[in-house]
Parts: sequence; structure tokens; C-alpha cells
Amino acid sequence: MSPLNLFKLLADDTRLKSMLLVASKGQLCVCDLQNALDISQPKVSRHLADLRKAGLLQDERRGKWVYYQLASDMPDWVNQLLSHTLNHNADVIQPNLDLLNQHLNACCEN
Amino acid sequence: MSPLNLFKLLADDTRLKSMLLVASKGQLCVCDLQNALDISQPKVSRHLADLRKAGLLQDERRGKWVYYQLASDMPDWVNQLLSHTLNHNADVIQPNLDLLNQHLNACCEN
DNA sequence: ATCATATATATGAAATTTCGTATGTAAATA
DNA sequence: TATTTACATACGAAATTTCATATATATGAT
Repeated sequence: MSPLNLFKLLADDTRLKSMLLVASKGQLCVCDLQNALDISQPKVSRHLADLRKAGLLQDERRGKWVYYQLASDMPDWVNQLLSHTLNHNADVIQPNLDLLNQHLNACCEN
Repeated sequence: MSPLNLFKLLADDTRLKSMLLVASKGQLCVCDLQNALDISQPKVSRHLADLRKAGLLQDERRGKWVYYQLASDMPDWVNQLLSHTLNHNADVIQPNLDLLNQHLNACCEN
């Protein structure tokens, strides 16, 4: 993973927030991200595919759902760069985390 | 400096290498970067202007030359992210450092 | 004052990226 | 097996980015 390619991948709002949300929560399915980011399903899927093909995320199907998490073989320096970015910019994804929790709670009420 | 804007700025080969070269050498004039990157003068100037306007670089005119260095008021987390990237990817700018030194030597021979 | 050198900016074209819409595929369930 | 849900992909249009070229500015030297 060259730094140029890494930065290109992180230079889009959807991809950046997806990475930070996954880094923050450990594991999220496509519909979680769709809710957290409040965007269309194909838009999430397309960007997740980019991140997966680049080796930043890995996916795992469980039933109907596909869960994404940080790639287990991600280079250390990339992992550290992501944590660093998240630690110093937690506010960037806070609204998205709120949205995510809202949806999780809404599901359990029924 | 939002992480998204930072990554957008670093998501271009010319801008990324300019930042890493400046971070590595401390201070470089436009023509140094032009030689190191082997690109046209307007191309360097344009990208340096982007980095300056974003607050990542600061410039200082000395005679006919304009020297660029890391902005003195750059946020800590950005500075650390840059060092981290440079430390783990020194090879990326090595050819450019070589070119730079070649040119410096060529000047002193005359 | 004129000229040469170093750098900056403006402009339109070309290349790249992003997105909405439509459609395809996989799993579960009736 | 037909249907529904969750996700992936294809395609062309729209938006954004990048660049080459031309031109402007600023400094120092003649």
C-alpha cells in the first residue's frame, strides 16, 4: 500500500468515514453503514468494494449480511495512521455514530 | 484542518512528494522541487499554492527565490501523521532526493 | 531603464472521480 | 419454487481535478 494510494482512498467522505466507523466499532454490516452515513446502498457498496479491493477492509458473509472489518493483514503503519487520525478527530464521525445507535435502538424496540 | 481535506491534499503525487521532500529537507525553493520532481514550473507552483492556502506550508521570499517549509502553526496531529508517513515510506521520495542532490552538485561544479 | 531569472496565476481542455439508476446475485423464508 | 431482503455491479452523466500553455509579477543585474 503506497502512501499515495492510501491517501487517495481516504480522500473521499464516504470512504474515510467508513474506515473510521469500522475502526471505531470493530465490525459493521453494509446496512449499518448505510444508516450511519445516510446514503444509498449502492453508494456504500461501491466504496466498500474499493476499500476491500485495495486491501484495507475484509468482508465476511453471515447469512444475508456482509460484515466489514479492518483487513487483518493491513500494514502496521497504515493501521497506526488510521488510529492516529481517529484519536485526533473523533468528532468527525460522532454524528454518524449517533445515527448508528439510533437505528440499533429502533430495531430492538420492536 | 479536517482529515478529509488533509487526505485530499495528500492524494496527489506532486503535492504528497512536495510535502515529504520539504518535511525531509526542512526547506526547499520552487526550483529545487521542480528539479527533484522533474515537472514543469507552473505545475509545482500551483500545487505549492494549494498547500500554502490550506495552511500546510508557509513561504518566504529571499531575493529571487521563494522557499517553502512546513507551516509553523500546523496542528500537531498533522505534523505527526506526516512524520509517520515519511518514516515508513522513505523509499517513495528517494529517487527525488537523488535528483535534488544531483542538481545541487551540478551547480557547485561551475 | 532594460533584461533575465524565479515564481505565480489564469484559462480552457483533458482526464479522473463520483453518483444515480437499473439490474444482477446470494441467502433465507414462505 | 417464488418471493423478499441484503448486497454487488454495470453504465452513462455530472462533477471535480489536473494539466499545458500563455501571461503576469517580482527581484536583481547590466
